[in-house]
Amino acid sequence: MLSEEVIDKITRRGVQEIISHDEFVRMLQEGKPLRLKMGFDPSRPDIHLGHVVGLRKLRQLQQLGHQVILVVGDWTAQIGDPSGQSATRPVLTHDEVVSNAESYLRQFFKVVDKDLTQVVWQSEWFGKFGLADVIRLTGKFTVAQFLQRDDFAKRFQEQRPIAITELLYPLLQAYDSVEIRSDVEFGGTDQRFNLLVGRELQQMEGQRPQQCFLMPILVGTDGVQKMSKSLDNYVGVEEPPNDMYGKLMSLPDELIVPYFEYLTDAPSEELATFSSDLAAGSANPMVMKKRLAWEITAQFHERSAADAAQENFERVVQRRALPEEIPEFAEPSLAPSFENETRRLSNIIVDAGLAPSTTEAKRLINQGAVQIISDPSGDSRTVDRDDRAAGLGLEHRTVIKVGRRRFIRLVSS
RNA sequence: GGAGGGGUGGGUGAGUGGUUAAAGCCACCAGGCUGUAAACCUGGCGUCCGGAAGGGCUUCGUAGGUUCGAAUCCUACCCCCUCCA
Repeated sequence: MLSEEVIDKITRRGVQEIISHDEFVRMLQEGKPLRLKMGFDPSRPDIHLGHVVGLRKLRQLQQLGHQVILVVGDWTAQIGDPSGQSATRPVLTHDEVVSNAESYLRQFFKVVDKDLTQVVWQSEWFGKFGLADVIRLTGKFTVAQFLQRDDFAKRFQEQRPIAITELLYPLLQAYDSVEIRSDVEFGGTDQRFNLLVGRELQQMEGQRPQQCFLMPILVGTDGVQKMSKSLDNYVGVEEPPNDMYGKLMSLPDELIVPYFEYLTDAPSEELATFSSDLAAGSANPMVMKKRLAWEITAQFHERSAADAAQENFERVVQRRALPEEIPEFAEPSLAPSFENETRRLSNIIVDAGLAPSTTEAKRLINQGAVQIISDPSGDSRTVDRDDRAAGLGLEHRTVIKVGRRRFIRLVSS
């Protein structure tokens, strides 16, 4: 018998809705290992913190002995998006699916326990699906049922196109649940309809209907829109520690508590304290955010790497000092044999990857964003003109700093 | 099948022969303030040459054409949308 506390943690925190909550709790109390279904669209192989909210849920349930079944949507991915409305759903070749799946799994298992996960491919069953099977499957549902789904209803009303194949997606996804005998399916709130179809289909097939676990949408680092790669407001699970830590430090204050809630194991009582302290102004949000950034970074990297990221942040961002490690760039004009007179600082900045074009590099120089730091002395000065290397006194081991945190160390060969 | 409307820079959206590398807004970048938060202030935001002043080149769905000069006019083509059937 699980304690109230455990149940509560699993069913409340980082959860939008469970259909149905009570049934789910009963299942948990039965003590038998549950089959937890998670689908994966191989056209989107990158996992960011927005996905991690749900993955952590899977992990928590694994710790209670339950089994994750990851369904690779290779079949649906190869159909693509028939409505053509979403550029995010291109038709994939088999090779692309395989390589995306590989990269997805690598990231997936950063959070989810590999030993308690079974990976299955849709093609295992849809590969031998025939027209008769399709008709049998579609015959179980009516258009009216599908019009319950918000976006279908809306488009129907507005007389915008709804492709027949679009109606098939929920059916295929539902059939997955039957095939793997899912007990609980996980998905974002936008998956609600699809998960419910799975429930119905299972019932028709004489199975115990799955519970639907709907995850909340995580707001991205911009504090406004949902986290997504295309909006560039995301933190990817494979990002280097410094980037991860840095991005988290740029979060708006309002997200500190939600991120603690969804993405860390900080106890609920502590969350309450955080909220009240922030509201009362008795805690420094920056200090709190540092802890958040550290804890999340430490989940995906070694603790020592999180420590290092924090030190790097304090050194580079807060004290505006040089980082410990500065990438080197072999600058040809520093070599004795160099003859091309026209090479200027802006060219170096571009070639070293600190700016995308020389025009941009010049802009940065003109705006006082570029500094050169002599090596042994550490003396720094702001560059005010796009001069040649010699004119600026650039030499072996000189550091060029662009903006707040882009650095390169010049070397002569 | 018929009628009409439209495709402009990352997004939105002005511009209907020269003063338009193309308004405004958003996003973004740099600087200031600061806690790499918010808010606010300043500058910038195609690209290449030039220390700069300045000067090239390329850009408004695609390809041609008219003109001293076109995002703006003409022709063809591609794509999107609305209404009728």
